[in-house]
Amino acid sequence: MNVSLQSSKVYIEIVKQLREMITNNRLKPGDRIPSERELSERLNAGRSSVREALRALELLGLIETRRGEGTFVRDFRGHQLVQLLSTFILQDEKAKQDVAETKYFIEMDCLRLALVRLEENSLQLLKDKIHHVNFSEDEFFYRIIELADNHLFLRIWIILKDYYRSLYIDEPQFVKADYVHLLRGLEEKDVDKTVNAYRKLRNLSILTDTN
Amino acid sequence: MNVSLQSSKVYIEIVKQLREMITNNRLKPGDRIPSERELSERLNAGRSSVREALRALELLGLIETRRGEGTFVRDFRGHQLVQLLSTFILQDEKAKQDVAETKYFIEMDCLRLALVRLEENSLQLLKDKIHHVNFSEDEFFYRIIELADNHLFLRIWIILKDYYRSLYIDEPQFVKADYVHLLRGLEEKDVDKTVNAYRKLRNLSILTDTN
DNA sequence: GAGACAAACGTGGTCTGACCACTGTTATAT
DNA sequence: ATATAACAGTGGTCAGACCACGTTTGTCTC
Repeated sequence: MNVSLQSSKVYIEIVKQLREMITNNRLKPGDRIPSERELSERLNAGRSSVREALRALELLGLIETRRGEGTFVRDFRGHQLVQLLSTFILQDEKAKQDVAETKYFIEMDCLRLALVRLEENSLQLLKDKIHHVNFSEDEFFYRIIELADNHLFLRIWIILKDYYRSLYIDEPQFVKADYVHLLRGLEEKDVDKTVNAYRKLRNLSILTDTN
Repeated sequence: MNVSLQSSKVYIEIVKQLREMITNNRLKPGDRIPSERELSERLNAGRSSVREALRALELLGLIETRRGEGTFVRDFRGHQLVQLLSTFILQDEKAKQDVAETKYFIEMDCLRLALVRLEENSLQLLKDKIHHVNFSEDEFFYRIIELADNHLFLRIWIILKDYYRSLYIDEPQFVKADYVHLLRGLEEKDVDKTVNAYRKLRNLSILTDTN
């Protein structure tokens, strides 16, 4: 912390240290964080710097402070994500378009990722899905995004999906053949085939890749 | 501020005051905020409290501070998302990886979009950028994302960029040749060339597309 | 007068020490 | 055993002191 090479600000370093501390010690919401004075000593920093870091995290809602008691990790599983996004999404027509576009691209990204990280049995599961009577497009892609194994993409996608559904009420028709092609592409680990199948499936023309 | 009736914390009050100050004075991104010492006087608060507020806003990405110069309002489009993302960022190492990966993919998506929506003069602007002495990777890609003309991507990217910067302190080295290739790909509207140039630029191996 | 250099000033960055208010624990008196 | 008082620990806040850095100003030189 006190090291000279340190170009970054101290409070930023402390934020990082705290993050590590929370993960390494498996601290869960409700658990207590060392006191400001103790952190100050342990991290070789002034208490004011520690406080700057803590206040920032507090404003972010990551920790909670109770005078006389201490500082605690907060329960941040609150899924009020959609609400917040909604504040700026429902603007103009262009925004709706962006939602769809972004969703498509992320799905495509995840297909590419899934292509690399795919395993045998998971493919079978997808096959079962499309042959099932109660096929759900969202469930299908949810599984794809999961296979991509990128939590951030998953979160973003879920939000986008909800908006997408609220913006475009018309249920997309299920063309089984398109999905079959998609799965075949995945099975053969053929990027082009997979991506093209996806485009066909979504009726995408502008987002052409095959120049 | 110092009044007893004030149950809320001082730094929270300062945050509110600052928000009012920014809106009332119509402060725009790039505009300067009074110095810490002046705020301390004007708001009847200690400088440390003022700093706690400022640091918190800084971590949120709402303001920017430059030592020796001052504190400035920042472009805070979509800052609400920061809060959300941050909640889960602090979890595991995998999350960091996801941030990087997501950022890369979105940049690649926007390259694909820019490829379609590109115009003459904007390409020239990019060329100027990479030949400029003060080249900034972030600025370059910001422009790319803008060209993609998808506001949602832009918002997400800005947040990811900030986190990326805070997670990976090591500045990426600027290999001009890679950027030249990238621009050439854009110029020729060649998707594969562009994408491959980007991969080279980022040293991406896992995200292989060219099966 | 124009330009180069140096000093002064203003700014954020950090630390220390001092209080205060509040909470929980411990020791004490009843 | 219970109620009360003292204590220790914690966050909340402030004031003052440096430092590092950038800008401005002023002076000197040519």
